[in-house]
Amino acid sequence: MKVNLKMLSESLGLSQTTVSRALNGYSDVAEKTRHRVMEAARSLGYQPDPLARRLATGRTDTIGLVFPFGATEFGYHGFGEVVDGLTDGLATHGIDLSIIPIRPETELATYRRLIDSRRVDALIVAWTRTRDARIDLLQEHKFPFLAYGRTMSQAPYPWFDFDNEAGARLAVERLLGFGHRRIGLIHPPLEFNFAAQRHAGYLAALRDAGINPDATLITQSSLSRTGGYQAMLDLLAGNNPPTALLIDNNLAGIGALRALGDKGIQPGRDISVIVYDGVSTDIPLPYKVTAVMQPTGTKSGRTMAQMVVALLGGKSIANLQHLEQPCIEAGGTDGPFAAPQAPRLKARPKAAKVVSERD
Amino acid sequence: MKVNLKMLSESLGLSQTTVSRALNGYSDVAEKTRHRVMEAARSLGYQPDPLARRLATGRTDTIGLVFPFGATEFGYHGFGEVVDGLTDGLATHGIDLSIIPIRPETELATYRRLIDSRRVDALIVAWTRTRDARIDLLQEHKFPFLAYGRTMSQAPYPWFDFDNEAGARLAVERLLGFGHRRIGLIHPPLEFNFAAQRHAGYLAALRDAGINPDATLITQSSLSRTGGYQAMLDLLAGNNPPTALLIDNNLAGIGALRALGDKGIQPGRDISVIVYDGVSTDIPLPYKVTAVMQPTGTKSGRTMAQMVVALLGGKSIANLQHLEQPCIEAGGTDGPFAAPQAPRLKARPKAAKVVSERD
DNA sequence: GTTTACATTCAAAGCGCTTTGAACTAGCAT
DNA sequence: ATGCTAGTTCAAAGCGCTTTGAATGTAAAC
Repeated sequence: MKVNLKMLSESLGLSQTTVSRALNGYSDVAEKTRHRVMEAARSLGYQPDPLARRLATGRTDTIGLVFPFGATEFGYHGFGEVVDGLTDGLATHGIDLSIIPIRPETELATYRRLIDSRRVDALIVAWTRTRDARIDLLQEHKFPFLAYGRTMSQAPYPWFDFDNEAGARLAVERLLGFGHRRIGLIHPPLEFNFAAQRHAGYLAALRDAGINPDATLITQSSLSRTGGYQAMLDLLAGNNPPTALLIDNNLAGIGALRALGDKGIQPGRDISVIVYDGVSTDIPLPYKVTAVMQPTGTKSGRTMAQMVVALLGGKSIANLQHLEQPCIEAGGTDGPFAAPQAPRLKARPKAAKVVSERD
Repeated sequence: MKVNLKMLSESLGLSQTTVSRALNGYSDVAEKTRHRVMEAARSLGYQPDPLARRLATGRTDTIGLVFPFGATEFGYHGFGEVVDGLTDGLATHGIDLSIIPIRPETELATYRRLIDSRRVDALIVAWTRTRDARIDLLQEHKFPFLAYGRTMSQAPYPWFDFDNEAGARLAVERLLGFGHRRIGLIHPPLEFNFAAQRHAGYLAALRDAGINPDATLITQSSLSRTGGYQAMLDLLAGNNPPTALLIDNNLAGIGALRALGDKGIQPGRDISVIVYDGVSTDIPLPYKVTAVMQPTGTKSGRTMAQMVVALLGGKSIANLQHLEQPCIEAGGTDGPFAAPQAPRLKARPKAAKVVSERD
């Protein structure tokens, strides 16, 4: 028989009030009493019923994360690690993380249901899009949430994000520094805000160097190995392929490198490649890939956990916007390009037209 | 202001009881009344508070699934699809699926917490192990659960599983039928019950054919591309490598095929390969892989959803054990082996020792 | 006209916890 | 003595729903 508060308090000869307050660390109960209560609770194996507590407090001590289980290739972006860090960070505050699987079609409906079902105290919105209906919805209903990534929306809200624009810049500037002029880009769909940011960084870096972006060097790929593979083939098929390349997603990167391998093109020798987030999680390659690196998922998850707790604690939005900086981790796949007109690639450098646009 | 049952009933001039019963489909409320109630509920936007309902009924209408987010490579086994099917199937019964992320170290503790926190009505235990402490724990506490996969445990419990032994047999018998005698196996750690089952099926099929299993042809791999890659290299490095191969996991299969590619060995020509679950989700290969196939994840998930509902409805365990049959989907990677003593592989067939053990 | 049965409706008692506002004590100053 | 304070404890009122058992009204049966 499960022991409840009533039984516990009766066995102690105390009121439910006192026992409850003792257990919850209120200061207005005598230290001696608290000890007795704690002791009794332990020996009777008392576990407060979370359902009852929730009804009484209105809090669920649960944070929700809506996740398209079937659709996404989850390995993407070390998202598992982020979840790990989140779980861990929240656990230290007695908060659970609950992942609510959805199919993409029902996404918004699920958010709506969550908002007025009081199932979770707050939500985490991952993979933000440039225009994100989910965030609009949450803001409209004043439902607490933390975005993992920003959007183009003006209205301020709490977010955790990486400086993707800076990351892409870093990569492109590095390639420029090696003398490359024809720098290609494989990017995820631009509806994903991180992709748009990196895309913008890429363009900005080129423009700052006085290079006019060449649309034939820029191609889109889904967030998958397959996508990257195909995108790479497409780029190589152009009649004036890039001498260097930034790939804005690690899964696509794996595919792209695979495509290069299949074509007998070796990164670091025949072409320069930088992959955002690196590709360390796959079958080891015979070379180390130069990567734009960010704090690990676990660390990010922990930070986000802190932020969520602060959010529930009523911290102001202005203090709940966290930007992490990326850095370059040099491998061997970029570097100076031995033969600018590489035999395989037949790169025919155009006269660079200087453009002075800046943002 | 959120409208609750009291406000709704007052606005209708009815008692809370009647309104509640009307909404919940009890037959003892007049059809006319029910209509009025429904109408009012809709127009006032009434949403019953799940927390209150839970406290009153003791049900949470939520099923839990504990998932090692960080540790596993999730793509494995189409698990995303299973979750999708589950979600979908449960949703039609008004039940939510909640995924509780853990790190492997805290697995059992999490189960314990879930058991006495009444957060979920039942749990789904995935990736069962031959001896599974989680199942022991749940049985001990009489907590409702459905296992996705069986264990070696005697005590009966509800499970959904595939006939892995039959699947492995099917594959091996097919390879035998093509004349192969040196059939290798790459299998996941045998603590996973499905791996143990497939391993057993492999051995049984060989024995039935009078072939004494050769330990040098059997190697273990983690559930990952990397693992499969390395395992394949190991097998090839042996001084009497297999002429045919069964790979018991699709991720490992991808890695293994990649290793073959890197070595210039072509499946279906230089070696015969069958991969459990196929490898269709990766970068397309220049050949179609012969696979042991099972019902799709979505379908399995839906079936499991049905089972869970039945479980909560009190259906007996004996009726909650579901076995799915696999089948072979022929690609081009197995087939008769043109050159039994393939130049590359230097297979030197031993005299087969007839063993008559059967189970 | 009384009974019986049936169809509806409802008041009230939970579910197990938190929280408010009051009450009771003891100690100390007035 | 009286009043005040600080330190503890508690009774009772929710939280918003479900469910039991009784009450009501109505029609059919006697």
